[in-house]
Amino acid sequence: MAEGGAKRADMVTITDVARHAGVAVSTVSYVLSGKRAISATTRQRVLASIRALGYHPNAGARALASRRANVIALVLPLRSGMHLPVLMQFATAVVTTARQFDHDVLLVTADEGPDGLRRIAASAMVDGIVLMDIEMHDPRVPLLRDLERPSVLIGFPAEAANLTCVDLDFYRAGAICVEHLVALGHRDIALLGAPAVVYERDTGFAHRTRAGFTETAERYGIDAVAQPCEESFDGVRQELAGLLERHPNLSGLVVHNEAAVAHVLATLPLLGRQVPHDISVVAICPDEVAERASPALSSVLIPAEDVGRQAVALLMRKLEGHPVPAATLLDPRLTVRASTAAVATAVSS
Amino acid sequence: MAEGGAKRADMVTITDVARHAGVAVSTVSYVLSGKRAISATTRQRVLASIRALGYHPNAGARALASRRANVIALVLPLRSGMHLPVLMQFATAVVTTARQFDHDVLLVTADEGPDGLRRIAASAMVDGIVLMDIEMHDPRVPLLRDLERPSVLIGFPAEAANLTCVDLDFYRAGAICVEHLVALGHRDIALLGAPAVVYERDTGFAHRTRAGFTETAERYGIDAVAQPCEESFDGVRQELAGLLERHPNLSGLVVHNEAAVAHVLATLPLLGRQVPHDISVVAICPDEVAERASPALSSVLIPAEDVGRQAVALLMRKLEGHPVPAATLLDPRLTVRASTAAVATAVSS
DNA sequence: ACAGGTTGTCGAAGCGCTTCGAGTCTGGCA
DNA sequence: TGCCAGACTCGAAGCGCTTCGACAACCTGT
Repeated sequence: MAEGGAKRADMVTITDVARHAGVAVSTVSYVLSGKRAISATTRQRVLASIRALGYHPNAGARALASRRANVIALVLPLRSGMHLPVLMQFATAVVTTARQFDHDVLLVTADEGPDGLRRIAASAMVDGIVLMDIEMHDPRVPLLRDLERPSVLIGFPAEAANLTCVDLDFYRAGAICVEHLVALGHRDIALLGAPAVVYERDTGFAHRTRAGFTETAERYGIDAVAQPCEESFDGVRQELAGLLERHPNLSGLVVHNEAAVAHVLATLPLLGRQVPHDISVVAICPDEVAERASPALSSVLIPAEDVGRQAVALLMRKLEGHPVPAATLLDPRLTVRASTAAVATAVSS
Repeated sequence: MAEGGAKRADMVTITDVARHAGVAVSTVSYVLSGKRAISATTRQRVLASIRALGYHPNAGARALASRRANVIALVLPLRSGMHLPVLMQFATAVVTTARQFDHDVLLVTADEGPDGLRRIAASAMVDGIVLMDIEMHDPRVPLLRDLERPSVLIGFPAEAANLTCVDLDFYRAGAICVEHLVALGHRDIALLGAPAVVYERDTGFAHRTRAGFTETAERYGIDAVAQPCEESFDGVRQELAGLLERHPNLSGLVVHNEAAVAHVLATLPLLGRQVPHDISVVAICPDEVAERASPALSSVLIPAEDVGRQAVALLMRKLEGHPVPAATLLDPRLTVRASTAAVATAVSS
């Protein structure tokens, strides 16, 4: 300070660098962007000047001239009832990956609603958008279509045409559950799914899980029944009672219905089945639900970090104008907890 | 689209607005900024044009010309041992408050280290910085001093000269807990703190709580032991068992470890201690956690939202060149719930 | 030795906005 | 009636950067 310079403080501009290195401003720019060939000697001289002066390009000017802000928006809903730790895992993965692509991340909450999104996009503050925690009929989704910015959704809305979505591979999730149970010796298993209405409303993930479950069971040649399940306590009790009556030897249960999970665990003992001694239960649900359940549930979880990384990688490809797959499915991982065990070999094999 | 216009897509510029309203570009600018008087009729006409065209000022251009990006950085460390939900509360409060001041929030993680901060600041991408989870000897702190951007810390480093810091007054929080227990007649108490690794990192708040706890206990001349505590169920059980063995008369427990709180409550009965009959427990944690616990915990709450809001408010005042207090300590409040009671007067006294 | 490429560098024209100095037009007052 | 102080508005000069066309200075091959 007190340098007596013309401009404020220590703001070093590209002009300063050019003067210091004895080249034109445009040459410095090309050294930085690599968009034109620059001789090795000049490049070195420029780079030396940049280091010597501690130059950092002005983000605003760069954004203005290049029409690229090198910033992406991360839209977090932050509704109550969200599972925050998982959200943070996503967020961290997104930031880290974005930095690898030389982008920064603007944090946007849903408080502002769709207008917030529109503002961010229209002001050219961000080049693209990553949306998290997508609902089936998410109000933000229609907006995305007429926004001028590319976007990637983490999760699948009901109507996903023209969108890029990343999520867990529910087919594999269903399959993995079966494989786990089969490995434990279970030969008579069932899938307790979403309420019937969800299947009727062609909602991809429920169907895929069921397909993965059914087809895998078929491949192993074991008895497997899939059935929808209401979320009320009574609904669950009825389904389960009926199920056990029709399949007395049932020893493995896959539950793909977060709301019903607790009821299932509460109901089974009432029906004379201890978990995991008499019947193994594996769920497809968020970690939190699985951990909080009693006994802790073996479950298939969402690989948060992978999802975040994938989402950003896809967005970057879109930003460069490349085509990307509309749907990216990530491999589920099974975490074994206390609710599954080898089949009891009480009598015969 | 397909308008055959000269510029790309639908980018509406201030020039378009000016033309549409039949005024000069500068007039539009003044309508928007209010920095010069504009007649009501002109203002209305301009605003109408803005709405009609769907104009949003280009953030880059604005930042370049005004030297203000209207963006602040939120620096989250995202280390292990942090309690994520509370972090998110901070983050949400920061974003929401920032928006009220017409600023956006850039999410910065510590992965990049000090260089990341320097880059963000030097590129004029952000006007100011909010740092969270400050350590006693935080490597980012010295950097802040010679950065040209104002900043506010959430937490206190060991050396806080020339800095603006906001936090719960953890020393008082620790002290208040002791005072509460003492008032109930307890003479043999313990502090169950954060995991050891947190203390090793010299994280300010953990130290301050411990100091408040220890020194206050000393002042009252009572037996007090402070010890770190892991967050796993088994970790908690071990610590507690050891603690009770070494201090059989222990009747008061202060828990400053959100993640362990539930485990503590679950473990004590297993060790033959009923809460609050045999042992009183007071926690330093968010209200939510305290209320959800069983029995409901007497607790000192972390006013996460207030802290976040305060931090941004202070930063905004600094941005406007106003002086602000160097240290803002938010007074802890003790809420008495079901987990503390007067000491059992079984024998003497 | 010269047309026709490369290669490396420069100058200048913006990107969309803010801001400052310089008007123009009122109306109040002498 | 003439003058001056607001009240409004305009035009132009950048902010720091990217990018495009131009232009030297070298190569090739013939």
